[in-house]
Amino acid sequence: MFELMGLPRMAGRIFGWLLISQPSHQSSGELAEVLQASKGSISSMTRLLIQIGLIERLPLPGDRRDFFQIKPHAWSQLHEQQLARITAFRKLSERGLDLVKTQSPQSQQRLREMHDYHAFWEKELPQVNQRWIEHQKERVRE
Amino acid sequence: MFELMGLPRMAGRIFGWLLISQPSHQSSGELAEVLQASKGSISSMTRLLIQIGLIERLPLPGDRRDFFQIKPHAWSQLHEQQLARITAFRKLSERGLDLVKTQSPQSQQRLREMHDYHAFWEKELPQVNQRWIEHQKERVRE
DNA sequence: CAATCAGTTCAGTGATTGCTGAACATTCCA
DNA sequence: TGGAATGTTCAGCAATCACTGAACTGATTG
Repeated sequence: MFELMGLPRMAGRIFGWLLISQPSHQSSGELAEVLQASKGSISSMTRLLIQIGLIERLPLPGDRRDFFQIKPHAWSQLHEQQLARITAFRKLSERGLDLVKTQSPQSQQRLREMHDYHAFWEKELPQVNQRWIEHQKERVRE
Repeated sequence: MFELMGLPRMAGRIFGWLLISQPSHQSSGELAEVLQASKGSISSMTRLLIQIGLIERLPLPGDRRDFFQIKPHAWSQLHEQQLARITAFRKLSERGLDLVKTQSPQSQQRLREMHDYHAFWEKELPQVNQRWIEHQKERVRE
């Protein structure tokens, strides 16, 4: 599934293990062993996962090793990325509209729709995220 | 930007041209020439874009050539795909939860959050899409 | 200080991908 | 029926990518 999202398989394997491992934090060494992967792979993939916002590094006092664990609210994080992409599309369509602004409104229509759609989502996405946060608060109270 | 979405660059180039070309429908030959690409490329990439739902084939009576044009509401289409991915994640987390159901609730928590988040979006996404459709209707009336 | 351990970097590999160009298939018209 | 025009399929190439393993860095401990 991570590959479908355009991420390396190894990133998915690490994330998958961290979803179910006990304890929830695991060292590079443990990851390398259980996943049968090289230290190099673990190093670069954990870096990637941290950058995306799905996991976090967890230094334990008195232990020289780095531990990794799934970041709470990792999933909201993922959709932040998506917001960035939507914004990029909105801006791209604006650049396009600017270039064809002298042409007939009819020929602008395709870009117009692209623009409006992304502008719409740019507004909606944070609201849905907000709703998720509240939805989650309720769950905790139960 | 298409490459960022995990699609081949050529698909993006075709889509980009169809966003601004006049007329809005273009034949394979025209696409191949303006984009300086091989007929084979055009053939496979238009097939891909049709499959994704971003463009459509437009047979003109009396013309042996196939024409392609951007599908109206192409963008909603894209987010249908995303809904499928969300559903897949929701199901995957359910499979996971089933496997660890005998363990402590605490150790299930990571999967639980993954599940709830995707179940939430699975419900929200169609609603937002509905709102987009209505939002668009208003625009037309103006 | 040396020795050890954890982690990073990077050259090298095998596999995959995107694209071309040529061969092939199909449709239409003379 | 031939032949021209249009589109598809596929072998092959170049570029890219994911991953390994080894060399390296840097921190900690005896």
